[in-house]
Amino acid sequence: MTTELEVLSALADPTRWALMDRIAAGDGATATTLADGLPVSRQAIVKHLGVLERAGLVTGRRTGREMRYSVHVEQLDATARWMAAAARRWDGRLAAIKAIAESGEEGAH
Amino acid sequence: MTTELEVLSALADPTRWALMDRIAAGDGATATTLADGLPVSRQAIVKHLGVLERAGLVTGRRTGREMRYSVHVEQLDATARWMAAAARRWDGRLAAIKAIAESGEEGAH
DNA sequence: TCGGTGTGCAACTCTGTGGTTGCACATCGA
DNA sequence: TCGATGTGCAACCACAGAGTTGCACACCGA
Repeated sequence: MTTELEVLSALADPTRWALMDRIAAGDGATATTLADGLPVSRQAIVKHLGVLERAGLVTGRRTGREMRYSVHVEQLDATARWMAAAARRWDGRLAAIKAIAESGEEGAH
Repeated sequence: MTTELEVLSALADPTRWALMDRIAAGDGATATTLADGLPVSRQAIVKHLGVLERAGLVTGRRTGREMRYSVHVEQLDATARWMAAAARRWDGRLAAIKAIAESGEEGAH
């Protein structure tokens, strides 16, 4: 399984978000298609797609000589839920700490 | 406002997750406290805390000569919601594309 | 068959960043 | 007051990664 940190670091790049947005807009885009419209070379796009694919955010299947990509929404959603779970966990702990602190200073001021 | 990509790149590092986890566990940790228990120097911790603070994931307030940190859960939760929203948006678009494709190939095979 | 088009691989540059060490300064406590 | 302790700043190193160019190969169509 691809680790969550791999997904996060894959998402920490504006070019890759632009790529995923364009892929989601018209499914089946190729590296060459994506290259014109973005201010970087095709090879840069290919590298970005590789990162996204390793993170499980995008899958590419080839048809003839072309490599068509499509987004994998579940991976993005799963990572979002993972982060939200961490937030809830920490929030609970902080609430507990706060409660202890307040019970400890009862009538203190 | 701190941009979402800044938050994501801040989160794309295992050491920083360890830091946030420890800070959330016992609120009010300092850089020196956090340094022993992790296999990096205090200065590395300080840099990481700087990244986390710029991303709005952590806030530091000084008491005397110490700098105590606490996690800012809302930022993590907000970014998680932002990602989930993107996932829903793209999922909707993909569903629409699929619907068009299927209506177009009615009786095609 | 043969030219055009899309992929893929490799080498190279350059910047960002995680990590280090060293040192100066501020603050707390005995 | 003076040593001990915690911060902060700066210089430096090493590596990852975003970007480029060049070239070889595969495939489609006329």
